[in-house]
Amino acid sequence: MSVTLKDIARAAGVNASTASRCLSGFQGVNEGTRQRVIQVAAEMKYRPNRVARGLVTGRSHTIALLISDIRNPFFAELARGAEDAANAAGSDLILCNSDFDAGKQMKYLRSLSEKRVDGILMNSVASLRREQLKQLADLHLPVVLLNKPEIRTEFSTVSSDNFEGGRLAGAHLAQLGHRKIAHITGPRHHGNLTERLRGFLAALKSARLPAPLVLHGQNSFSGGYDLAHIFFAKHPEITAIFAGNDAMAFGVGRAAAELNLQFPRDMSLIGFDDVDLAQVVSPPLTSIHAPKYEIGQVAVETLLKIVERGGAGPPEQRILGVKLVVRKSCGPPRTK
Amino acid sequence: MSVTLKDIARAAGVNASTASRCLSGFQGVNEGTRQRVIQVAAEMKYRPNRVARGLVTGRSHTIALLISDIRNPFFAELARGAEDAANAAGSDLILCNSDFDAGKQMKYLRSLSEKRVDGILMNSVASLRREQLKQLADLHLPVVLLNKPEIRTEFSTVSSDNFEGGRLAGAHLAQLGHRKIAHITGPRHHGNLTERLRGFLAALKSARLPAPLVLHGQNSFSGGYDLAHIFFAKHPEITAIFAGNDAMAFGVGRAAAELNLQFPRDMSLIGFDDVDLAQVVSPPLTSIHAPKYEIGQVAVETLLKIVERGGAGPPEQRILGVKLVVRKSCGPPRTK
DNA sequence: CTGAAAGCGCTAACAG
DNA sequence: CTGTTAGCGCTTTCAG
Repeated sequence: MSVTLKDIARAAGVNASTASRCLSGFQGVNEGTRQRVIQVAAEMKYRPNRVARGLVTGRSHTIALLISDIRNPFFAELARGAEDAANAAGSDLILCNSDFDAGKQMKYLRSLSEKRVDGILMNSVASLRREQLKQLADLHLPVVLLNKPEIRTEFSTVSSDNFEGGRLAGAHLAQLGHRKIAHITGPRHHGNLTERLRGFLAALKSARLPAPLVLHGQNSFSGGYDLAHIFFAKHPEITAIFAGNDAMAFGVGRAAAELNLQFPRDMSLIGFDDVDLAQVVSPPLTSIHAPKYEIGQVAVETLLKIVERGGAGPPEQRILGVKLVVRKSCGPPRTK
Repeated sequence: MSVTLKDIARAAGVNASTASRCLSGFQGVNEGTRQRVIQVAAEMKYRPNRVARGLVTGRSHTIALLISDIRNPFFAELARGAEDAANAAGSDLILCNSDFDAGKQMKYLRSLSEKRVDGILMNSVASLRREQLKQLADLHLPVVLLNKPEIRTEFSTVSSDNFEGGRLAGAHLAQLGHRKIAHITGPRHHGNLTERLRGFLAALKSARLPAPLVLHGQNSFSGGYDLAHIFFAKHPEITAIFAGNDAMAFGVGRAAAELNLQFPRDMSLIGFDDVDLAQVVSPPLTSIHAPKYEIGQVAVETLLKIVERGGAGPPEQRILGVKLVVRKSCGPPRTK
């Protein structure tokens, strides 16, 4: 088939192991033979077989990113950060979409572990039950979580400061003078979203405002759209909305447009994540900026560090800062 | 380390090769021993080492997707289709972002081939020079291109019907009564975009309209934004714009908003790709729907087929249909 | 139907 | 500094 190490060793008149030394590491090798071997390898278009190497070294230099859906711009951005960091460290990134389906997730996990990936980045642990969490631990794979699960785990995590983000959103709305506020968010027990809600509640409380109306649904465009429609009808008193993420906010925007409601004239809207599109829609969406790219980046760095030290060591919790990005979708409450 | 085939063979009282047969294929094996081996494997939490298997079978059951940037929603959607298809076929997908950088691309290609991926899906071949194309062929890796390069190649391709899409856009604008039309697009020699342009020109010609104003720039949001600004200033006579892709169209939209121009009152705008956001922006963008998900899906199916037959066989060209999606950004030309 | 043997392509002691 | 010897964990003839 293709040319192997042995072939080039023979051609260069050395033993396979010497050839290996010349091409891989920088061990004590005679500079002359080294040059020769390298040249021969180039001439013969030698392509080292990494899987053979992996078999003996036990490292595949491949990590996996297991997320719910890459089409979610949040994850696309995160994935890019992860891929860049992986690439910089000489690793490849396997992409897996779980759709939050625990079964699919476990299937991926098993398959990835059989492929001996060096480690796994995953977000969708939220849906895992205790027993599955145990199975995950049984895989003995370095894992970094991309969100803080509600259940306490022994995994390292990298996430944005969701609590602070929620707080910022609440404070902003409060400062603009809103009192009747709604928060639409995803399913309960979604780690990130619950934190956002908690921060939000804290902010309203410290501003001595009444508790907001909280609605749970799908944390997606259509989820936001649906929730908006039902509550526009039922709660006309509301003057401001904090959406659990930008996708939901866009859904609200769409529903509002259908009702001829305008932001910020008729209502204020603030999102979370600060996805690219937030600046493109009109009016540009005020949002809490989450460091998506950096989460991906830091997560693989953390993961690779764990891999280096053989999976040992205490889990590390990294929380990356968020900030409020004021655009055009929020204003003072409508007068009537 | 972890439990190996040999371990479970010993525990089940058979030879490793028999154990292998029981667990992998469906060779002629005694049903009794088979059950036993499988059970022992389960009890001992045996996780077959796929890289060892790969070393002997020569298949890694891993393919790579090499695109310019996963943050581009077009590719995110395509990637999802690819991942779903790969997963369904029992393969994993490695994600690589090249940023259209030919050097980065070749580096990935080399690295992927050393990892013995089964094949590669790539879009960014546009920027490859002849010599690099040859290097790519030298890798002897099954490749499926996600766009039709201008240079004739021996690779299989899967792409949307760009010519027809351009034609549909042109016909739509012509039918609405526009005569002074502009087309803003990406760099010359970008396979997909040139096809769109060609189809567009053909449509205008067959409607006996004058040739449009064609502007080249970056095929991105900011590219569209920049081009729009320069031509709003220089060509006030234009009443309709066909953007080479939705991202550029959004850029145009943003520039227009800054000038207080409204679609479709002051100008008509049509995009290409029909990205998710097209329905979210306001007004919702009329666009040519490209089957992004399907391209990814069909591409891996094609790739896997090539892999099956050992890389032999003639290249296959698949062109997937597009359609016009009329929304709210186009109307008749302004009267004055 | 199952065992023995050989080897995929590479690295890693261990001598020399 | 370099060759020899063993495997990594699995599949695959080839006998039996």
